[in-house]
Amino acid sequence: MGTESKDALVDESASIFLYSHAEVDQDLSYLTTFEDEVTRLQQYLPEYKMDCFDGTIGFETFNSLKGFSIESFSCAFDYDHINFDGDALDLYLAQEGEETKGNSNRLQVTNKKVLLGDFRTDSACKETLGAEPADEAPNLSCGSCEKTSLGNVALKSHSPHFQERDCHAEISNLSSSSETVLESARDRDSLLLDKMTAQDLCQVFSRIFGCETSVKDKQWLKHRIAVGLQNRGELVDSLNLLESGETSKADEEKAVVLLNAALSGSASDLTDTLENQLISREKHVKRMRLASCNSLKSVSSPVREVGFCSVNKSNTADALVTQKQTHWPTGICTKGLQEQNSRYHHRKCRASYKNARDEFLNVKIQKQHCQKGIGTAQLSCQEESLKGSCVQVPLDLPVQIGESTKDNHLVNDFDNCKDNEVSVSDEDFDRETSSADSQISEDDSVTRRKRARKRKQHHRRWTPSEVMKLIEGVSKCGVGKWTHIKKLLFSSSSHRTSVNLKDKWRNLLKASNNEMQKKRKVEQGETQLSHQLSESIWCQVRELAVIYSYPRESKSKV
DNA sequence: CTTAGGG
DNA sequence: CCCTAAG
Repeated sequence: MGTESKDALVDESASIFLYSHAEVDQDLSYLTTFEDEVTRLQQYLPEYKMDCFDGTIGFETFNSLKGFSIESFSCAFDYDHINFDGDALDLYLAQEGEETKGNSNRLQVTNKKVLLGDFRTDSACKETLGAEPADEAPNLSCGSCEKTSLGNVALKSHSPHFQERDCHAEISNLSSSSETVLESARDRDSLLLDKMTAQDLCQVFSRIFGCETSVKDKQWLKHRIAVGLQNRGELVDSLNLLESGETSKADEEKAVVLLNAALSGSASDLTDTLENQLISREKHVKRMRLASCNSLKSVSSPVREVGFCSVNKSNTADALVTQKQTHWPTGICTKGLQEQNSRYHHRKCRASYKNARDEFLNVKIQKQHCQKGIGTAQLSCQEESLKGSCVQVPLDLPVQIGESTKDNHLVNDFDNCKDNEVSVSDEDFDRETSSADSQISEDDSVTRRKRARKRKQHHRRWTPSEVMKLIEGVSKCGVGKWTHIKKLLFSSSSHRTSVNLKDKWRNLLKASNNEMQKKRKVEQGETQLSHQLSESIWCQVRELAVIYSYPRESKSKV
């Protein structure tokens, strides 16, 4: 794997960030904002529908064998499990004039960094990337600290070799991004920061991120800082004020001084300082910025966004949540965000908004929009849902797209919108009827509810990859630890509950037994009975069944 | 809430 | 997949 993969990596992902997994594990600061993540990743895989949902980001992938499926991940841990169809990738890269060298059968996504190559494990990754074994892969660790809370993240040193590339990568990311609102903001910041010397930038950098950097590259620093600042809406605005002012030397210096002074304080002081000292500008600019941020973020729900952060146990998550709260001062959104369990989170949000009747109506209206528009179903669904408040409902949308084998995205989206519409509206209706209109008999309510549920949860076929994940989960956590498995491997699939996992495992056991008997019976006959799952899977199931004898059923057979 | 187990 | 009982 050594040199060949390395070469491939260097060549193919020259404009892509590299990141060591060890760092990812320790430092959750990579949990950046969703729009960043999605936008960035989307660039590399434009042909994949990409979205974030339920606290995760997912890709809709197409595989000639599997059809459409959602590959998703919720944290660095899961990144390793993202598989992409090699052919599709090769094709894409070929279109981009890239040589894949046959190594792109696997795409690994880590911390906004897409690696092409055949990397499977952390160690393999490090090894492939040629990191010094004694070191924590210093030249792989690049940036991303800017999104974290102040102070507690150490920025590692960077090899000059990668700095340049990284810088270009980030900048190209910016320029080619489809989302222009934040990008233009960054550009403006860049202009300001451009006026600063490398030394200044270093200083500012260390102030912002609480760690020194050995990087002297102005571009790199500039961008890092700009992105870091961008995360603080207020500050960015302030910076914009600076930038928009006269560009005399004096002003530039003043800006630097102010910036430095400001950055030496706490985050809030920072904002205050800048706000107080900077030349004030029309406030509507700020509002417009916020408004446009809102519309931008409608691509990815803020709920998801923060949920993403909260998936992992981390201080930075809290920090990010706090940070987001300033942008999204919605109690509903932030209420359950500190929950690590995404399921809890989900439910809490649900419960919260259920209490607000207005929001229910809101949802209802949104969903009607979904139903009406075909081409724009998905879009309107997501956008509308964010106008009033952070309603959780749309989170399910992209998830449900996943396991379908239909070929048409729009149809999928539309169907899902409809599905949601039905379920939500019914729930809504239930509530209204049961609480407000007490005359309706309980029977009616019950039947209605039942009917709603029936329509809501149509059968979802388990994909082979899901089965494999389940097996992996069982082998890791053991039988009966369904919630653990759910959290670990199915956190992104909101439609697979722990109960579902349990049921599926039960079915797998049955199936494996059947498979075994069939095999014993006819050794020479139809060996290929439309195996959805390969023999190895059944072997694994049996092994695990032996290890963790499942209640009763497995005891009798195995 | 989570799990086991029956339907 | 749903439901329920038991912890």
